[in-house]
Amino acid sequence: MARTEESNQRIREEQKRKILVAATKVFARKGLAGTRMADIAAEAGVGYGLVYHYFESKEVIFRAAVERGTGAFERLINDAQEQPGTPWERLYRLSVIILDGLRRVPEGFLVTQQAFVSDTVPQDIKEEAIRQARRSSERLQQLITEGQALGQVVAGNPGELTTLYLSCVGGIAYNFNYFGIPEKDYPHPESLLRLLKP
Amino acid sequence: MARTEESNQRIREEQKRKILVAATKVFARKGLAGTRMADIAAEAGVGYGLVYHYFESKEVIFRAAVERGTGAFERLINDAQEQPGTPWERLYRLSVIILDGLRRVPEGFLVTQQAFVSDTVPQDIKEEAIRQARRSSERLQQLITEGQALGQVVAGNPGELTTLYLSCVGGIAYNFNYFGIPEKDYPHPESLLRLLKP
Amino acid sequence: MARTEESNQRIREEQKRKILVAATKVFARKGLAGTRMADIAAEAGVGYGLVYHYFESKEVIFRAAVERGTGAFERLINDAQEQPGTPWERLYRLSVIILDGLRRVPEGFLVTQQAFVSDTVPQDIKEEAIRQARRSSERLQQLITEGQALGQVVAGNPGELTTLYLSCVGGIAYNFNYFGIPEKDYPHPESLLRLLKP
Amino acid sequence: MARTEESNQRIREEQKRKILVAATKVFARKGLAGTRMADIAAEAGVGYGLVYHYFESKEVIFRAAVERGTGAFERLINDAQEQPGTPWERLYRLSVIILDGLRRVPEGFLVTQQAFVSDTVPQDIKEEAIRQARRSSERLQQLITEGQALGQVVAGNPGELTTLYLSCVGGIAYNFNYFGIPEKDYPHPESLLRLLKP
DNA sequence: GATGAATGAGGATTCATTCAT
DNA sequence: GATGAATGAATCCTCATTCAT
Repeated sequence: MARTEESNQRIREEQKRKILVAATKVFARKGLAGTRMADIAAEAGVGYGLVYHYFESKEVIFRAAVERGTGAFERLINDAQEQPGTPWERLYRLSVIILDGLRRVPEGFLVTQQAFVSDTVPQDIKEEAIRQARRSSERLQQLITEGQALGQVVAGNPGELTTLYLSCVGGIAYNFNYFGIPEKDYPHPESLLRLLKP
Repeated sequence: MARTEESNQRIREEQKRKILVAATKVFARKGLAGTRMADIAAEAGVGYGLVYHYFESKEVIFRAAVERGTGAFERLINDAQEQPGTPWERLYRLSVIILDGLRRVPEGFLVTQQAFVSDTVPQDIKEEAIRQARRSSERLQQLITEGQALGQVVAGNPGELTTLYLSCVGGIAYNFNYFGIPEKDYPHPESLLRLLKP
Repeated sequence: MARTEESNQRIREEQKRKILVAATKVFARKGLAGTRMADIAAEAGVGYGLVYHYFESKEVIFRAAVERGTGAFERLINDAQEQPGTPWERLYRLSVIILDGLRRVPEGFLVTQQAFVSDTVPQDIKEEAIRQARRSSERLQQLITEGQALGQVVAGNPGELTTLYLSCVGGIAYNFNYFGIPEKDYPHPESLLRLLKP
Repeated sequence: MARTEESNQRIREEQKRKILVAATKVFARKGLAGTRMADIAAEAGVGYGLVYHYFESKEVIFRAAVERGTGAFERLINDAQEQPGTPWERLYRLSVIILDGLRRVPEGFLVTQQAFVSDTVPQDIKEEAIRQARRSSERLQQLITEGQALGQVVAGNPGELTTLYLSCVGGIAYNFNYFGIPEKDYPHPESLLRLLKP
């Protein structure tokens, strides 16, 4: 019995995850308003009734997907922050990881964009996403400020630099997913970091 | 017998424009799927029936809005291309104009983003928008290549540089519209152009 | 002034008639529910606002069109009734006139059909049309009864014969208007009257 | 794991049929333009959303209803054609069956009429209905021609006779459904066949 | 008289969500 | 757990009708 319980538990979690991943993909492509529950179910390969076993509503899935997306990004920046090495070294490694991550599994990032892009998204989801984004932004700004202190990062308003860096990163994810820009033109960390080089 | 021949014509054009402008604003904030015809009508200050007097369907207005948006951006880049001055001077002026334009009237640009962001958007609208984007991209790349030939622009894959520049510009528009980033952190042309500086 | 008044009067009547004729045509083809005021205006070659100068509503035009249609048919049968000659002679002449009339100007008859065919039509219009139809039917039945008394018409339930005759006539109008049955197969009075021949 | 495989299949077919039958009834009374989806749903005793579960649009249901209607009529005539017996015997039996069928379940026939009566009906539905009507007409004409060859049917243009017979049949259905003609006046096969008697 | 811009009620259609199996 | 039939709120869109010119 215990084992059945446990395996049930495992199935539950697996299914929930499967649906969330599927939902993330679909939301990334169609946005909240443009996604139908049936789309998610189809992408997950289950009947659409099942989705309601695991999530109360479309909104709830969206919220979960966005949180997963922003959370992952936030963790990335936090990690960089805590790594050993000079600020520039950490910025470099961060850039490598972000550029690579956005290329390989962009869905998480893109869902977050969808959360911002449309006023259809419930205010609280938006706010939570913005809060997380701000936290990331502040961490990055710290890193940049530290770099400036050591002369490793170009002087100037660190808020502007942070904005510029994050805009660029976001824009890259965006452009590579929505246009068919060729792989060979995918930016290198060095190119991106030119924004910050003294 | 009292028609109003010419005045009718004028009314038609004025109203059509008014509705299109209103629609552009709403689409920019909510996307195609998230926008209700009633939103557009309310924004334009007319009954929603009138919207159908001037546009056959929501899709048709969206198409028109996107075309206006991409068209304006394309014209901007073409203009820069044809200006007198060294490539760098032209890149500089372009950057000033774009950054300023995106700050003051971002709607046109944002609608275009909406066209890319969601698969809800009919394929042909998307394709036309992509075509226009590519044309802009190519023009910019020419400018960059010219700059490289004169040593005014950093060496390296011009495709990558173009992508980087446009990503950054797009990301800026995005970030400033969807986050409440303070004015003081709005990037200056010089900061943006650091991406291209030798 | 008097002359202007008068000519105005004439114009009014002419226009009203023009619109009614146009409406009859359109109603005959599309029915009440399927006809748009704009269709009528277009058929009449006027702006759709003008239709409201002459008729209060779509329903009112329809009512007028139906009344004209049924009235014409009723008059036909009444006339036949009052003609000189034996019942059979009158039936013959009636058949000639009806068959010819339905072929040449079927609209009046068809609008009436439309009035019956759809429950969308306001009850009172329907009832008035039915009343007129019944009056025609009774007149015809009298003629048939008279004919039977003289042995000119086949014996049997005169109600059935009347029904049969009118069904056939209606069916003919219907078939010739909605199918493209060739002219050469258009029934002759003799063929129709076989229903009544002793 | 508990699906309901087969029972689902059964439900689907049953419901689809139920809705189609209901739709046929309503269309027969109100025509395509005059029928609201809500009417059909109410007649079928289901929520109107369900109608869309089974049919894509109002037009699609109408098409299905018309096809069923014309199909039934066509089958009737084909059957008569293939029966044993002299042409006249077959014409007689056909008349009995048709007159009886039209009285008992007129809806199928009436929907078809609706398809012809209004230009609101999509061209292709109309054309298919006309094609089927022509096929029926040709079969009947064969029967009549055979009858003429044996002297069982009155001489004369068989096309005209066919038209006359079918007009009459159609007219009867029409009159008995749209007027309140008393049962006692419903035509007998013998009366109808007088059109064809030598 | 005549026109067509403007409005909004009504009806078609979509799709989130519930629920029986 | 899983499925998909069933429901109806929300939205798109049509078109009768009003009204300024």
